[in-house]
Amino acid sequence: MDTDVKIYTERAELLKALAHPVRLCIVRGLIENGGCNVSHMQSCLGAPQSTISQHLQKLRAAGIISGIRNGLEINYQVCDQRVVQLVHILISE
Amino acid sequence: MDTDVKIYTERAELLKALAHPVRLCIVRGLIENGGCNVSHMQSCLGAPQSTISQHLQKLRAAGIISGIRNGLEINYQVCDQRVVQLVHILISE
DNA sequence: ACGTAATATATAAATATACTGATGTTAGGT
DNA sequence: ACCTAACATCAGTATATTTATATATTACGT
Repeated sequence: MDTDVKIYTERAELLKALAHPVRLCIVRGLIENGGCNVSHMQSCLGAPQSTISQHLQKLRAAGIISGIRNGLEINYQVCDQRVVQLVHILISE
Repeated sequence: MDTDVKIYTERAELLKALAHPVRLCIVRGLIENGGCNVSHMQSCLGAPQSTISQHLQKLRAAGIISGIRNGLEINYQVCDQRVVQLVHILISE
């Protein structure tokens, strides 16, 4: 089927967006804490600001997270429930 | 924590192995049918044999599938139950 | 309006992935 | 032993990802 190809491509895109240690860590952190700003992630992950920001952009582009501006900060949270489920399966302890 | 980095890296590797339309299709097919050989995948997916074989190798390397030789054919099946769960969440209809 | 904090974007270099076509390997049939 | 089918691997090229550095944007305080 042709529609199937689209589905597999879409879902693969979603997985690709998650398939990086830093992004997985970010998403997991957001799920656990219910939200977090970039500066905090930065100090947790020990990566330069632009690197984090670029990962956040990928997650945003994939529709996994969304950010709400609060003054200078932007508060991110996970907005795709499938991803919440996926991460629970992946990281269960 | 340092062990966390390892976990995120490992899980990201697993996701990366799944994060390709052809591989996702292969895995889904294996779950649905309980197993399949390469020739069949080839005709289903319309990709050259070596391409399929290389995708299978990635899935094998990630511990997602394993193959049992049966004469000329090799019968593959999914051997990671987490992956079964992941695919169910991803493709539910 | 100016300075600064928080975040985003651009660009370029390094690295990893994917695909193709050709060649190897393994097992079965004659 | 030879041929062929099913699958694996190699080598090269094209494409995509990741990362770092530098620069831009946005919003707040003064």
